[in-house]
Formats: sequence, C-alpha cells, structure tokens
Amino acid sequence: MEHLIPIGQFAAMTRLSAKALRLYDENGLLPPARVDPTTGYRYYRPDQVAPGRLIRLLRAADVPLAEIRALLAEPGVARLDAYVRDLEARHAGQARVLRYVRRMFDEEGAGAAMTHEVKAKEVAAQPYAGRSEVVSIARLEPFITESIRDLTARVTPVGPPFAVYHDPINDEADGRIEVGVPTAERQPDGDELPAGLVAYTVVEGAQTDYPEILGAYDAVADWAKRHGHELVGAPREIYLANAAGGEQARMEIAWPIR
Amino acid sequence: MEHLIPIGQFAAMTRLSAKALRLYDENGLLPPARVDPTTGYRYYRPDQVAPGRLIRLLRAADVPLAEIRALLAEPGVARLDAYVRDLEARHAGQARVLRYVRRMFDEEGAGAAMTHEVKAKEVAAQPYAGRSEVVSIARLEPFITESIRDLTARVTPVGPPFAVYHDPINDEADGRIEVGVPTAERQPDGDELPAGLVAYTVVEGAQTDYPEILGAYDAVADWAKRHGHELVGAPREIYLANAAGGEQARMEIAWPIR
DNA sequence: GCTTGACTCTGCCCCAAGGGCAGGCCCCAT
DNA sequence: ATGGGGCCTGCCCTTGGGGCAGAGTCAAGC
Repeated sequence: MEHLIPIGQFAAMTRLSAKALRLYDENGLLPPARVDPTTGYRYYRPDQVAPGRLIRLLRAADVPLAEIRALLAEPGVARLDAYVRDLEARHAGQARVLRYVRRMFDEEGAGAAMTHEVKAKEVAAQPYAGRSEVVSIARLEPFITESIRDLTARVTPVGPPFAVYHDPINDEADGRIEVGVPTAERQPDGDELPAGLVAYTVVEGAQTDYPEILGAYDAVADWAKRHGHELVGAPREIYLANAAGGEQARMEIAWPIR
Repeated sequence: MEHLIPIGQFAAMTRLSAKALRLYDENGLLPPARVDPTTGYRYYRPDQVAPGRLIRLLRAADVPLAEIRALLAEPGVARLDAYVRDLEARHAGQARVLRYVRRMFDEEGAGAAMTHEVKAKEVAAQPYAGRSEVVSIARLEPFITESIRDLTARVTPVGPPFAVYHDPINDEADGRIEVGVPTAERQPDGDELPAGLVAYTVVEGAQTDYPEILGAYDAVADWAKRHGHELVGAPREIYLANAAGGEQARMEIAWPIR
C-alpha cells in the first residue's frame, strides 16, 4: 500500500489523460489499486505504470479497448500476432479498394474500359448437390473452395461448380451462401436450381476479384432494370475456370429475372 | 426530371442503407435530385447511382465522409494519391508500434534487454542560435533536419545540434519544438540553455526511433523520480550522430531536474 | 372510392474512445 | 484556516451510422 499515486501524476507518468484513465477504470482495463470509498479519489500503484504505458502504446496503434483487455488477460504473443494478421488483411483490403477507385478516376477521361456485356438466357432446371452456411467475409473464400473440393469428391459433377448468395456479405454483416455442383440426377439430399430466365455476364482475370467483381453485379442489375426485368431470388456465380491452372480465372454472374 | 427513384430502390441500387443516404443528404455529400417539399420524400436521379456507388466503395475503404466530399468536389487523382500516402504512413506507424509491443511480449520472459543507463550531470549555460515552431507529428522530422541545416549554415556550431520539446507532440496534438545549434557567443537574436542539473541517457541505433525512444524518456523520468528529483522545464534531444554517415544514429536525452 | 400493406418521414437512443466544460468537493502547503 | 490547485461526477460533442417508435404517404387491389 505504499506510494499510492493520484490520477494526475499517474497520467503524467503513463502519458495517458485522466479522462482516459477513468474510462479504463470503468471498463476494467486498468482499475486503480485503491479508490477512496468516501471521496471517490483514484490511487494507483507504481507497478501499474508499466501496464498503463503498454495500453497507451496499443491505443497509439488504434487497438480497440476490448482487444487490449484480451491481450492483457492472456499476454502471449499468439493473440497479438492474430490481431496483427487481421489488421494487415484489413489494410490490404483498403489498399485494393483504393487502387480500384484510382483506376476509375484515371480512366474517367480515357473512356472507361470497365464495361460488361450482359445477356439473357433461358436455363433448364438443374439438380445439384450443395452445402449452405452463414459465413463472414473472411470465411467466404475458404468455404467455397473447401465445399467444392468436398462436393466434387462425393458426386460426379456434370458442369462447373457455383455459389448462390442468399444475403449480401460484407465487412459489417455475415450472410448465407450455398455452394453446389450440378449433378445428372436429383440427389436424395440435393436441391435444384429452378428453370427460368437469367441475366448473366462473364468476367475473367482481375475482374473476378473484389472489388472489381462488384462492377459485374451492378452491370447485370442495371441491364435488367433498363430492359424492364425484375430481379428475383439470389444471384449466383458459376466458376468456369480458376486461376490455379496457369490460366485466367473466369466466372459467370447469373441473376434470375422476370 | 424523368425516372426519379425513391430512397429504397436507390439504396438497393447503390447497396447503401437508407439511413446512410439520409446522412449523406444532411452532409451535402449526395443530396437527392428532388425532395418533396410537403412530404419530405427523397427522390434520386439515375445518374446519381454512380456517385452513390463510388461513395460506398470509399466508405468500404473507411475513407472519412469529409475526405470523400473533398474527393467528389475535386475529382482528380492527386488528392486520392495524397490520401493513400497518408493512409500508408498511418498503417506503417501502427505496424511499427505493434512490432515493438511484440518484442516487449517476447522478451518479458527472457529478461528485458530494453533498459537505459541514466545519470545526472551539471551543465553550464549554453548560448545557441535556434528556431521554434508549432509542428504536427508529420512535420516534426523535416522541421528538425531543415532547421539544423539552415542554422548550421548561418552560425559556427561549437557542439552537436539539439531539439527542445516544449509540448508533447503526438497523433492527436501538435506542439512547439525548438531546434538549436550551440554557439560560442550569445547571438543577437539567440537564446541560452540555462546552467543546471540534468538527468540524461544516451541511446543509439534502433533505440532512437519511435516508439522505442519513448522507453528512454520513461527511463529518465523514472530515474529522476526514484532519486527524489523533480523534472523542470522541457526535455531535449542532443543529436550526437545521425545515421547518414553509415554509422548508427546516436542521441542524448536530457531533462533538467531539481 | 376506400382500404391495406409497404414505404418513408422525423426524432430519439445506442456504439467506441474519449475531449471539454460546469459545478462541487478535497487535499496540501502556508 | 485559507487559499489554489487537484479531483470528482455528469452532461454534451465528435464519426458513421443501426435500430426502433410513431406518424404520414404511396400505390395497388377490391
């Protein structure tokens, strides 16, 4: 109990503000060693300076308080590394989007090369074996590739695999996605893509990556609207070729219309 | 005035929420083409879809609305590039801090090698020629190097240049810094570092970079406190050697004490 | 023409992580 | 004991919306 430090001095030693320290008290991040029960004055121990400085460093790197609390509770390098990986992924995503916007700005004068040829076609009913799950944007790609691998091993595909997006999936919201491979006969536990009219376009190469792919979806939706159609149901991506074989990735975006 | 689109449809076309669209209206980012004066209903033109989608892309990259407004007002690639440079600098800063924290976590078990030897010494009064300015953290380094170059060209230095930090300078707040080179005689427009006791430590190499340098400041402040001294006035950095000459950077952190 | 269901409006409260201020105690040195 | 500075709580503000309540509106079916 010796050498208790009032909040002002402790703030100077940790370079945190008194206001921030009160907040960290409320949040249980760094509760003072003693709080005078009658006056409410906060007093800190000298050995709380080091955690305080650590919190300040992490806040300087914009680490959320919830993550800091977790790091303090479990002070291994593993959780920190996981956070850093996550952060780097977010940074990379931002950079990709900004590069795309830069190209949009650039090509505005030079005649936008980012157009998509959209057509309509009548498709027959197509039985398939599928798997459906609610996934986050981070789990999206792994889920698709793993599902295709598993399904292809289980049934004999009679066409390229596809994914149906039942909900929008983005940074804020998870959503349901269904991955399927078409089969000749209807499977016992399988479903069927209904017959009907679809608007579609084919994209390849860099156009198949996010955020470029959004342009293709927009083009299909715009085309349908301009031609007096109405979008019905969920859009699907049909994976005609992936980039693994040294070729370019190629996929069809198809959206049922009426 | 043909084909005006109510907010719900426009939201679907741009993948923005109606709530966000109302906010962008208030902020002047994307005001609807028409607002019914009696009902308050918002109606958009089809040619507002493209700007709406652009805003959504930029928001997905976490660009602040104020910056988006500026980008829309001045749609060149220059402003966007400036933003991206700024963003990358921030990302790099976060990564540096997190690498530092990672080393702290790592060395916690293996005996922290991040200690500083602090001593006290009596210094004589030192006249100098100096320049003072309120700078942001981004302008800090350029101001120091430019000031040293200019001052060294103007007077004959009798010792290594230094910087006095009158305020804390960090991401949130600018602060006053003074850069000086010591001179033999007091200059007409010059000032003088007062004689007195200082606590100091010498750091070199990677220790001279942010955020590692914070450890040296903390060590000096802690040492002063533990030895019953009081910090008075502003700390200074004395640039004993910089990294340009193939050598390691080396600097002294000195803080007047009583 | 009327009803109904879907759409839209404004206004309020909420999140993170504090900054800033007001009004009121409290602590310590003289 | 009396200052002056330190500290307390509580309230409003920021960014970029999400969510809800209650009320008003639009369009389609009957």
